[in-house]
Parts: sequence; C-alpha cells; structure tokens
Amino acid sequence: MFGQGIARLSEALPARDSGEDQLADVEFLSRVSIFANLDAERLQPLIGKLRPRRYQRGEVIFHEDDPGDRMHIIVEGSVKISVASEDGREKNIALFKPGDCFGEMALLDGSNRSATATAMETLETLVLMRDDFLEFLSENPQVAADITRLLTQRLRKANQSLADTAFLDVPTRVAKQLLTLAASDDGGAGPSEPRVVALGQDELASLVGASRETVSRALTSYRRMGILTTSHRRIVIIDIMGLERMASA
Amino acid sequence: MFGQGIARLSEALPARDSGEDQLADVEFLSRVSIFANLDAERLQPLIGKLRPRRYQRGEVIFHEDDPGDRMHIIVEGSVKISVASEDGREKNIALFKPGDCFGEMALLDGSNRSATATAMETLETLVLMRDDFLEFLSENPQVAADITRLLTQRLRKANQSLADTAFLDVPTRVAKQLLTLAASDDGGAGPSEPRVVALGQDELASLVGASRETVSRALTSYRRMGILTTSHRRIVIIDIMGLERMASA
DNA sequence: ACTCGGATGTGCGTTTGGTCACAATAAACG
DNA sequence: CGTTTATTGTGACCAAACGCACATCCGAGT
Repeated sequence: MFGQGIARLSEALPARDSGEDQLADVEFLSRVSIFANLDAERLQPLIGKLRPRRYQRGEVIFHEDDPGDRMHIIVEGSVKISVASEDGREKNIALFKPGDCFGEMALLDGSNRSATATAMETLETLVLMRDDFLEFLSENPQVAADITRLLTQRLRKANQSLADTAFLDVPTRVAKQLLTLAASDDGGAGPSEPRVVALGQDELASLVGASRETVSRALTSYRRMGILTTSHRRIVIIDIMGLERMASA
Repeated sequence: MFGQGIARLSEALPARDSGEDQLADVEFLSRVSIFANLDAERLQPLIGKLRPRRYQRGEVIFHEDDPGDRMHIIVEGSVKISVASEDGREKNIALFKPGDCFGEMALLDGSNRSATATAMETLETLVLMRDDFLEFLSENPQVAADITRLLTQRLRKANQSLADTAFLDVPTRVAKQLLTLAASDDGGAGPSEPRVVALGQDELASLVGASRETVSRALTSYRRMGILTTSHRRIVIIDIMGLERMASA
C-alpha cells in the first residue's frame, strides 16, 4: 500500500536523530489528551515507537470486524468513524481531527474493530502498536486516568447523540452538529468570525442520521435566513448566534 | 429521605461483623465486572467502604446535572439511566441489573451527572464514595484496566444503538431490544425456555426511541405471530428464534 | 368486592422524513 | 479547455411513525 511506503521512507530519514525533530514530537504528544499529564522525559521513550503513516482521501484505515492491534494519533487531516448497515449504507459515529486519537478501543479490550475508520482528506497519523502501548501504559499508570477520562467523554457524547436523535428533528440536529464541528475546527477564532466546516452534505447527513436530501433542505432553509452559505464540500457559518438559536428550538 | 433511614438501619446491624456476611460480600464483589480480577484479600478493604442503600420504585437515585461524588453497585432490583428533553420527555439510555455498577462516570472525570438514574423496582445498592474509590484505585492499579474495558463495552453498545436507530425501523429495534433484555435477565435459562422481560411499554418505548403506541403495535404484531405474549409490565418471549428473525430483518 | 389509577390496545388524521427523479453546478482530469 | 464526475438543490410522492382519543383491562388498596 502507498502509505506504508511513505512510512518506511520517513523512518529511514536520519532527521529522526536531530533534537529539533524529537522536541517537536514531544510537544505535539503533550497536546494529545491521553498524554497531556506526562512530562517530556516520560514521553521521550514513546517517540521511537510511533510510526508515521499516510492515507489518501477515501482510504480505509481499518475496517469493522477486523482484529485491531494498533491505535492512531492524527497529525494532519481528518478521519470519520462509521458503522455500516446490512445493505451498504453507513452511519457516521464521529469525526476526528489533528491531536485526536482513534482506534484505541480495540486495544483496550482486545475485541475486533466495532467500526470503520476512513480518511476524509489526505491524512497523516502516528501509529502505536498494541504491545508498545500496553508496555507504555504499565510504565506510566497515570495515563490510565486520562484514558478513562477520554472514554467517559466519548460515552457522554454518544449518549447525548442518542437523546438528540430521539428528541430533535433533522434541521435542529443539523444546526447542533454544525456548531459542534465549528467549535472543534478553529477554536481559536473570534466570537463572530465566520467559521468554515469542510464537509460534504452526505457526510453531514450520515453524521446526524438523516438522508442527504433532508439535510440539504435544512441547509437551504438556514441559507435563506442568512445564517450560513454553502458551496461544494464547504459550509460557512456566518451567524453563529442565529444557528445556536436554531439548535435549541 | 426514606432510603437513607434504611441505610442507617442496616449499618447499625451487628451482622456486618460476622464472617459469613463478609464472605458473601466478597463473593458478590468478585462477580462485579470491574472487580473481577481481584482476589478476596484485595477486595476485603473495600467492603468497609460500601454503604447499603435502598430505593423505592420510581425513586430518583441521582439527577442529571447534579454533581456526582459516588457510584453504585446494584445488589437487587434494576435501574434505568435516562436523559430528559426540554419539554419533559425522557429517553432511556440503559437499564442495569444486579452486579452492574452505575454512576461511575462522574467519578472518573469529575463532571456533573450527564443522566438521571431511577429505580425501576425496589432497589438495593452498595454506595462507594469518590475518595474511597480513588484511593482503592490507586492501591489496585489493575482495576483501571477493567474500568476501561467496561467503558469501552458501553461505548460500543452506544455506538451500535446510534447505528440501529438510524438504520432499523421501530419493530426491528423492539425485537433487538427484547433479545438484549432477555439475554441479560436470565442468562442461565435453557435455549428455548420462555424468557420474561419485566418492563412497561412506555419504558421499552423510551429505550428504543419510539412512541409508546408504535411499540405497542409492534408487540401486537409479534403477539399475533405467536412470538411473545404481553401482560401488565411483563413480556414473555415464547419463540426466541422467531424474534431473532425479526431482529435481523 | 369495588373502585381507582396505571397500563395497554387500537383507530385515525397529520407530520416528518425517506426515496426517486432530475436539473444545475462546480471541481477534476485528461 | 472541454468533458467527465462528484456534489448540490428541489419537486413530487409515499411510508413510517407521532399524537390524540378512547376503550379496555388488570392490580393495588380500602
């Protein structure tokens, strides 16, 4: 596979020995939620275990039911986690961005993948193999607390989504989802600056659990209200407060 | 509150000192998933920290948004975990039975309760306070692995439910839910013995994310097929294989 | 035994949202 | 640059499910 070639290539580079590069890696790792509480010294040994990996847009990182022996940390790009139905349709469970990790569940309980991970754009990850992860975990028990925190947060989100699909209609769910995406995207942006969500309507539809057409109509309605603009795989939120109003109806 | 009075009462009983009682407790604890990997010796110190507690049917154990400083282990009875909508309706997230624990999420990440827990029948739990739990956890780091396993399983279930509500119609979801409930209820029963699910239709409806009426119609349809019988707060599954067929349609 | 209240069964009109169909448009690629 | 090809916008129709209304019906309590 193409990504593997790249991975080998970058491993072969002598740059890995330069202090500058390692420092950058440590700094990056310390911003990953499950490693946030570790200092550079403890993080250091982990770096050698991480293998860079690249994927094309649309490429499957792992597939539902496959055995899972590795987790990924996203360096660049984004990933969608989805579950497929019998007849081939898919429901997106979550989207992940740089700094997020995914695929850790199969590592933690040893079962097979319960969902499929697909690259939404050109994607760069760091791969950590199961054994390396468990070894690191046993040497740094503090990490366990951060992992439970991460899982707890995800469980909370999933439960909230469950309630949302039961209570809210599609337009409202769309509004809510857009706000979530906008918030996670550029958290550093100003309060009333327009926020961009780079996402196709079918992906958005699969995320909120509705048909592409219904989502399109919801967006049209919001567009007519001047809340957002739409173009190809790109939604620009102009009036965040207006959208928040729609999300709480 | 009434439950508190009972708790104090049973604390005051001298029976707690008898070796027989403690042995029973240890044995019980070792069947709780997050303590399954600990031997009696390690479990022993925990017993003193557990406070028995009783609740009436319908009584709220904790409420959404409250701060959470304790977890519960169910000794007898069952609990529903639910999220409420603005307008007072509720969506059931999960049901728990003896041996299950609940309320541990708020303990693990320090946030407020993200859902409400209500007793579905007369309920008996063992309460473990946050500080005691964290102390025990730091003395028994192995437990962390079992906690992540528990959380991971629950996350998987939640994701599956999310996909199910997106893909399956109400009758199919009802069938699936009934099978899950039947399996967790009496796992020791024979393969073709009738299994009883003690549950009101409105609770079942809230669990699958549908209206009570629609669920009632689904049950009627299954009843006409001879798959199950219904009575007050009680569904008896006669033809499990038939129900499985409905669940995978 | 009788009554009251919670739980269930069912009919019916209304709504939401899914599906099919197709036009319009913008990116992608030779 | 034109020709594909993915993406989006909308109309029309249809099915699933909600909500309301009521008739039971069972069980708990007096």
